[in-house]
Amino acid sequence: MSEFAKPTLDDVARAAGVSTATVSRCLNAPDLVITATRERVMQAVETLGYTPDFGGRALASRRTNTVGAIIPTMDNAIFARGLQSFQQALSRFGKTLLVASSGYSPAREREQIEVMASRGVDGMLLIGSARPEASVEFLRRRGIPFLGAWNLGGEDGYFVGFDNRAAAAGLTEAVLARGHRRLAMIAGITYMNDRAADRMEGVRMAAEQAGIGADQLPVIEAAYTFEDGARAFGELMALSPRPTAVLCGNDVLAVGALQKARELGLRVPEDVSITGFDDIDLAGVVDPKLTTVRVPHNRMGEAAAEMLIRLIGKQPVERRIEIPTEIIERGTLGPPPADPA
Amino acid sequence: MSEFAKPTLDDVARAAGVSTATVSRCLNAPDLVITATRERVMQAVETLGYTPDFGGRALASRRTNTVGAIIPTMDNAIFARGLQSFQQALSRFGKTLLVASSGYSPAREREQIEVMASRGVDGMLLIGSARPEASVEFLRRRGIPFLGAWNLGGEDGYFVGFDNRAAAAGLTEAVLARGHRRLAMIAGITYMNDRAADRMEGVRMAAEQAGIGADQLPVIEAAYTFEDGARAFGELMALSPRPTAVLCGNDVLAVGALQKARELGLRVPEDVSITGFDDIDLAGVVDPKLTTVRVPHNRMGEAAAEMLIRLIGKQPVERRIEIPTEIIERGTLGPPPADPA
DNA sequence: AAAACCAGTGTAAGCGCTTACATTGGATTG
DNA sequence: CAATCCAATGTAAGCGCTTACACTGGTTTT
Repeated sequence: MSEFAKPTLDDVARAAGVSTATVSRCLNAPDLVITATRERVMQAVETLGYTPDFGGRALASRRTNTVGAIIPTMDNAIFARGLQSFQQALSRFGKTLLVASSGYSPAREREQIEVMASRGVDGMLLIGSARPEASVEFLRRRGIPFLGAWNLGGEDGYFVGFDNRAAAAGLTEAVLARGHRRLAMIAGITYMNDRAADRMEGVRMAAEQAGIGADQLPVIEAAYTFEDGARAFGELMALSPRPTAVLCGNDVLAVGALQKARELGLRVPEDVSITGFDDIDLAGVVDPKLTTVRVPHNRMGEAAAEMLIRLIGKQPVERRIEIPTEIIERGTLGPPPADPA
Repeated sequence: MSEFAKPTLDDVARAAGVSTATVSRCLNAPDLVITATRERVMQAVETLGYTPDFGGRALASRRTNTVGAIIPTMDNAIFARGLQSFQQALSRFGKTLLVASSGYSPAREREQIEVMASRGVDGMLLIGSARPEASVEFLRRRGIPFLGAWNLGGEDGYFVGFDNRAAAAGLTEAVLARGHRRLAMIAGITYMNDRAADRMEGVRMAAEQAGIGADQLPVIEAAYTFEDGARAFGELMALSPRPTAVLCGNDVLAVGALQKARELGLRVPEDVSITGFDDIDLAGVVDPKLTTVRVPHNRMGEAAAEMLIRLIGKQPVERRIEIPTEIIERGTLGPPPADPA
């Protein structure tokens, strides 16, 4: 072995005076090797500065100890936070995280699924359950375990997430309890996004329950920026009669709405109430603070990691793990104005 | 090949009636193969649903097309945003991103460097330049190309980032230009964090230039949370004479300070001016909006990806790429109070 | 027209590791 | 004490791919 060549298993075996099989066992199943031998081998590993070659190992063992995650974008606090916890938990299990983003596009997600698959990931984290059947079928055929996170999915598959519908319904009930009757919603884009769709449905359900039909509940779908939220809010405020409470599909939209309200000279919550969803940092920083739903993204990331590890290890797993959410009432929710405009 | 066995190069070769070498070439260097043959091969690839095995490929080619990034945490908008762009750019080059986090700990970073190395990453993205020499030495020995991002580093190595010092100095000058003389700073933790250290130094330099010595410039180091920023701000406001402008090492600290100011009944900017750094979303959402330094994290992520790709390809590369920053003056900076308390 | 060249393809030798199976020799059993 | 067992280790066959080198037959050069 030249000075710069990376040492191989063979080098270690020779140095320790054992076979390569024994060295391999020392590294992968130490109990199979008697202590004296193991120490000798480990000593050799140490002095040579040996680290196993990934390619060789992957090829021979058909495992990569790599897990893939495909999220819409890291540029969104909720995914970034969840992913951070996911990665940390994974690393405790000796797994490494491969990250890709779909930009909310099912086609791009599909591509990335194939990339991950061809990289031999042991398992995969996806977001939600809304995706073409073909993508799911592909993973099944390949025998790659995967789970959906951030919501609770449908009939089959594994999930760890929140009951977005119930949480949205709960928040809506809190709004109704303040006496609001003229609600409106700024939803996230619901196409191929079950989180956004569920939240919308939750709001609708709770409204219906209170005798407010879908026709009396204006809903605008808006993309994921302050500007989109602001624009949608502007449109809603132009309605007549004007809604007294605007439920937003996430905090970003809500903050956009809040800014627009200020711009329009509307006081929050005196003239109009606004709610968000997610409880990202932003929610506690705006003035007044956002009434929202707290979603423990980091706990979810951890739970997802544990579930995936079990799935990979073919250990028994619950089909779905629900992470509880919590309604956080803060400044942007108040009673409706006595004399609405 | 049984129905469920994954097809191999051999299967494709047989189906197309060519050798494995030709199939391999079709996939890796298509120009070497005549069109007719290539089409036949691609057809076989298609019908068999072949995807190359990662382990085999990595073992044979000694390349993984994988790039590692070790950042302090994704749970920080600036890194999340940078990483998102980095990943997207990488994926355009057919590289996949392996992510790990160090939690701002050099020891943990070192561990992760070894994990990445043993996974055979083709190159690596690290943050900044402040790290034990041993970590750098390790990468050198292994021949793994790497670069530091988010700052411009020291004597050697490759960097793509910002001149944190100059930007901080520039912002300080803007504050001084408003007439402030009693400055204070809430810096990030500077230990093993060159970004924080540079920003602090920039403020000190500009102050010195204006005849304000280090002894007249109180500095508190605070960790990365609103609370830490708020606490530090509280301490600074208890000083006498009270500073009229507080420069913060990042926007998160600045927002914490802003909240504390409100709590203390101090008006911003009438009673005290506050500045941030980074221009994250938060900065434009608080009231008043934060005067800060805009740092185009996404451009940086892209530039970093391009640089790393060149480094991996052994193409000529500039040693350092500086991404320009921009001072954004908004509501939290005003002239000092006429009659400071 | 022989020589030289070259584009297109095939042959086959590994890359570094894991693991099924074989071997060994001491401990246990009948 | 022979037969059996078993823990510890070795042997060696791949895992699926890339690539240096060899080969072939047409095209260009001299």
